[in-house]
Amino acid sequence: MTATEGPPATGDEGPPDTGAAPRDRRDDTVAAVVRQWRAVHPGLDTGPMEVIGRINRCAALLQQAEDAPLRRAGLSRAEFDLLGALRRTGHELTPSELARETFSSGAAVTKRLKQLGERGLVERRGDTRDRRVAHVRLTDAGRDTVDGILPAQLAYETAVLSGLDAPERGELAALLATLLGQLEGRLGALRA
Amino acid sequence: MTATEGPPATGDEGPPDTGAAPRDRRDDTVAAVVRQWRAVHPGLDTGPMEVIGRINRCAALLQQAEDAPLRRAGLSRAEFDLLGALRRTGHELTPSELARETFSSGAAVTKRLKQLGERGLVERRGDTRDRRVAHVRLTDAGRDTVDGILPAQLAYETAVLSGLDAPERGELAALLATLLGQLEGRLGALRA
DNA sequence: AGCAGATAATTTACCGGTAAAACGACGCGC
DNA sequence: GCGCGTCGTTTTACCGGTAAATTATCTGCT
Repeated sequence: MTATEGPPATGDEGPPDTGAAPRDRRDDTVAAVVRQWRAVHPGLDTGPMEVIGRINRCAALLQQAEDAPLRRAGLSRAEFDLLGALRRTGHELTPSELARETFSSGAAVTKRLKQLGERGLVERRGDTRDRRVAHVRLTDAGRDTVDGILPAQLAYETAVLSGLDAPERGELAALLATLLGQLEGRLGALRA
Repeated sequence: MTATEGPPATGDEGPPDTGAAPRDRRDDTVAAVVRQWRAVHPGLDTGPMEVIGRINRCAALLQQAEDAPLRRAGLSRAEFDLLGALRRTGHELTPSELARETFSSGAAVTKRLKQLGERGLVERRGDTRDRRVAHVRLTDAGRDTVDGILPAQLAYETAVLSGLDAPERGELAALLATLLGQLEGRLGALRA
């Protein structure tokens, strides 16, 4: 993923001239970017950037972190998403359903299914009533793969969130839930 | 971006048999997914999923939303990131610096610079001392483009966050800042 | 029955990103 | 001052995603 408004500036290059504020400890890269914008455009309301920039940056870092355990198992995130959808729903899904579940296009699902099928992780059968639709299910190997990865994945996630204590995590989850509720409603409405 | 653990299940398909809980109002898609996982793997600690899944999903939706105003101006998010980095630092940057600022690979920066150069938004000059390095700066047109887009972008962001009141936004920003600080420290350490 | 339009899945063409190699240029040690 | 390791940038080959066109099938209408 790309980071909309998040850059690093590792901090130890130190060009002393530019309008770069000292960047004292305990502050993240997004804060530094926001400072830069404010210096250039003093009238700007940078409030939203502090939230959105951080969400994007966190997502980028988290995804990067989570890719490590997956690549060990020879899966991409997208492939794991697909297998995970099948695993957690517990039943067969059609390609279109998989596309909705994984928020991706039908074409992408088709490609991934082909690969996963060749690797023996999923199987497909045609619908008897409607010959347009296919039903996809996990093979035993596919199920075992997901179940094998999942604990490691969750352990990784726990470790990566360890910087927050339990109440903080809860608060964060709650705030994100309300935001997400709004976004899904709002954008879902736009889409419909 | 792909959504690691976030799927929708629009809710109104209603296969009554599956272990799909009723999904009462006021709850987001991530909550539904977490419920599915818990039903299949009752022993699982789904705490981290509630945070990470929502961050990923929010990021995906926010980025999708923010792309709209950019495409009006004929820019991709990555291109805008690049121009933005030049604009907010206020001075020339080398391709490697741009890569760091935008969290992307040097190769990607090279490609984007070529395109943006052809469109007259950036200019390059070679370093006089070290003929390996190039210095990239915004043209007047490039600066105007960024300054023209930015207000609309921020307005969009404000609108999109309007579901949260000011104190909530502040709290969210603060929590994300601590998390981000941890992540950047931790992963930066792993990288080094 | 038979056709018009919708729908599920796939195919095609292309675009942007990355990893790895290539290229040119620097600078240090001897 | 000559070579060797390194660095900044670009090039190459390829991979995965999407949008739009395509194929096959179903549904409803008359």
